[in-house]
Amino acid sequence: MKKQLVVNNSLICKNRITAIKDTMELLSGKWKFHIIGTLLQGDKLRFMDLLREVEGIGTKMLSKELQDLEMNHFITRKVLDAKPITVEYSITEYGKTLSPIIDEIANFGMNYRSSLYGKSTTKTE
Amino acid sequence: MKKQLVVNNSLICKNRITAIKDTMELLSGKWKFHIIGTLLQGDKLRFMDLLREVEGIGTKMLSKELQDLEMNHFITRKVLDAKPITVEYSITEYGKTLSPIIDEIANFGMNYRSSLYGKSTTKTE
DNA sequence: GCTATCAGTTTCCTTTTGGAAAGTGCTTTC
DNA sequence: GAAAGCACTTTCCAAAAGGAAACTGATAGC
Repeated sequence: MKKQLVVNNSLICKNRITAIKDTMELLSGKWKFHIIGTLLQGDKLRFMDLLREVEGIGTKMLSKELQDLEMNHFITRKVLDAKPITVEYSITEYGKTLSPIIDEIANFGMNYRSSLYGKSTTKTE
Repeated sequence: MKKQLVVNNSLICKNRITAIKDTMELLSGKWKFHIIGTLLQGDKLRFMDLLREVEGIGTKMLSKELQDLEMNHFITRKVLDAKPITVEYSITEYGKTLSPIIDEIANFGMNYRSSLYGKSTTKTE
């Protein structure tokens, strides 16, 4: 009477699980989705813009996360030859392939909110 | 000459960013997507099944993460009155609303893999 | 009685994450 | 020449995340 579960032995499943693991390794941490979400909306943002937009983040984290995202080719960093030094960050074409994920995460979060606060879809706070 | 960026001041944007933050707070950590992905495929899994399927996780983490996911109503825990104690974990209907996110994460991860290894979509290893 | 299995919990430890604050280097403005 | 702004980096520190191994407690099989 040995009940043997053969749950995830098919290749498709293993692939899926591995794929999830891979993606999450690239996008782990408290801020990455947050930053990418902001950059997907804001086209070109400067360091100080991001510091203001990504609520709660500090310079160290922002700098570190931006480097990380640049290394993985999700964003680009462009130094402008301007009066006070100016750096523009923007999403790459490749980075834009993350938008389906971000969209679904945002969708879920919005439904979550409205289910908490009694279905009302009011936008007035 | 004060250039004032009005990037993310619209309410829709703020909502999106908040939604992303909310979702990620529920699903942060190294293992949650992994576990949910596995449970979405495997219907009913026991503790030891999950320990085997979620490669690399230990008992402490698995136990902690399962409690966490149960608290947020993504999964259910059912103790069966069996010979050696048996506990069944499964995704709730609510938990299934995460599958669009998981699907997109898995999609991205699979494209990522195939772009790394020269476009071949072979499934043989 | 001894061992094995399931489902954890507990302890101890290391690593990672994250934040606050100060400092750097350059330039513009007063 | 002093102060301010941008884009960081560095230092120092606290908290959280995560892992290995041992332990608990129940029952079933030998």
